[in-house]
Amino acid sequence: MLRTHYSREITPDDDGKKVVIAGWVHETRDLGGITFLVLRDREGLVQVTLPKKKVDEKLFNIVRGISRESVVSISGFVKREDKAPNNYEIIPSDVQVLNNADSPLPLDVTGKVNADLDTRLDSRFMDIRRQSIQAIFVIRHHVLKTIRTFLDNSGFKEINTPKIVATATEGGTELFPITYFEREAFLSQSPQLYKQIMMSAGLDRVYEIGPIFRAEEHDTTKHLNEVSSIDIEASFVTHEDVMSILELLVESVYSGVIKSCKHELDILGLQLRTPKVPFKRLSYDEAIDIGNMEWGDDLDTATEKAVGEKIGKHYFIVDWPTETKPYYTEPYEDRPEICKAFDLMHPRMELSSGAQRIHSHDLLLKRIEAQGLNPDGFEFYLRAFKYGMPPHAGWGLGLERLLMTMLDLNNIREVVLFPRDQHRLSP
RNA sequence: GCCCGGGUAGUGUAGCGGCCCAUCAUGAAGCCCUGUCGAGGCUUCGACUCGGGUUCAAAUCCCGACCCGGGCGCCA
Repeated sequence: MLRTHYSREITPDDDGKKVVIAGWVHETRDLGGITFLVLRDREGLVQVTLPKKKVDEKLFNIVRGISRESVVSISGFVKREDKAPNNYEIIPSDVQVLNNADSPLPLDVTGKVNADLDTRLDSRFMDIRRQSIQAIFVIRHHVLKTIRTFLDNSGFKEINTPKIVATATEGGTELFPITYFEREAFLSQSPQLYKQIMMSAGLDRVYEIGPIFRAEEHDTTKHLNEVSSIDIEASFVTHEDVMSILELLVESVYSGVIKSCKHELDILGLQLRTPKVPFKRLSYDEAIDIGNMEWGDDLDTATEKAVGEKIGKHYFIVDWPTETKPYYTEPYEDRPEICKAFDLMHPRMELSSGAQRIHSHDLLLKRIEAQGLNPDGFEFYLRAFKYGMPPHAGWGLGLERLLMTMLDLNNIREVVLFPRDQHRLSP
């Protein structure tokens, strides 16, 4: 057996117990007559102590010769020891070196020396060995788990839609073209059209968590060319209803992380507070007033920042000009120049946008044409509206932005294992 | 794509015309040390992104390329 216990499963009360631990050699401290080896596994650090007179000399020499970050499995006895970190240590009876690490290491795992993000991403496998980085991805896992539980409890079914598509789903953004046998195809920019088709299909409430691809040459700390989108679509509801689902979901993500990720939040030095619902609803008109902008334009960065600073917590921007939003967004009947769209904002940036969708085939067709798009490319989508499409609404939420704002990280790349941007395609 | 800033040992840095066969930390190799916990002490090793130019002299100034960071734009 290579492992019986993770580090955090051992306590001083296990004094005398035989255990097998396994992981990486975090560091060794050789004091001459006594040598300490700190082993690191996913859960934390364990001190292995080798007093020269009490352990086999062969073992003593093996341990002194192990390079940092080598992979080992160590059998030994737990010893209660006040002088040790966590008040226990392991006195080894056997040390197996399972894999030797080369030296020098591409970056420092112990946290003594900084590394640039670029250096870290080049050696991401080693970067993620650092506890503070690993904590981010453990939290990411809990966020996803919480979201799935929340949506499941709210009656949503998880679906998977194609990522290889024939046409631009929404227009607007640039797509990555790919070769599909003899034809041109694209990587999907959004599951939008497919999740709407599922409303016609009668699945009633669906969600998808998956990658979306945008071929924009943006070069910022909050954009990537491949990100994870959390998308929902629900029938027989209004945009107000899905806004409420969205704010409750954000609330539940925060409280879920606070509950399940105490250890990770400690490592990151964060004290999270669950945002209070309902979030403030700010109209588009109020937002552009704060930013001194012309009516009809999408909010620029400066306005987004100014409004964020003024409000200081999560909020919605509602009642957008119809022309700033995609063709499938439903205009207000009495004021068609504005529409039933909303953006969920964190003070730092946009997290989500959604809307009440058009469910009338004829109106949808008119809107597609009005935006200068060719309806032929949307045939497969429009068909679903001809034979019984219920009223529906939905949103898409950027997982990475939710995470980076929650964890107060300044670069979206921090929350993605292997980020894809204009310059980085590897690893 | 535009505007700034930057590229120095494996990693993070100091130096910004001669005082530099380049500073400090970390690391690696070796030695000393029985309670370390960013262990300590001593010795050694390891770098100026590339190409052109200016100058008696270039890590340092200029030009170009490549790469990185920040801001903006683009991105509903």
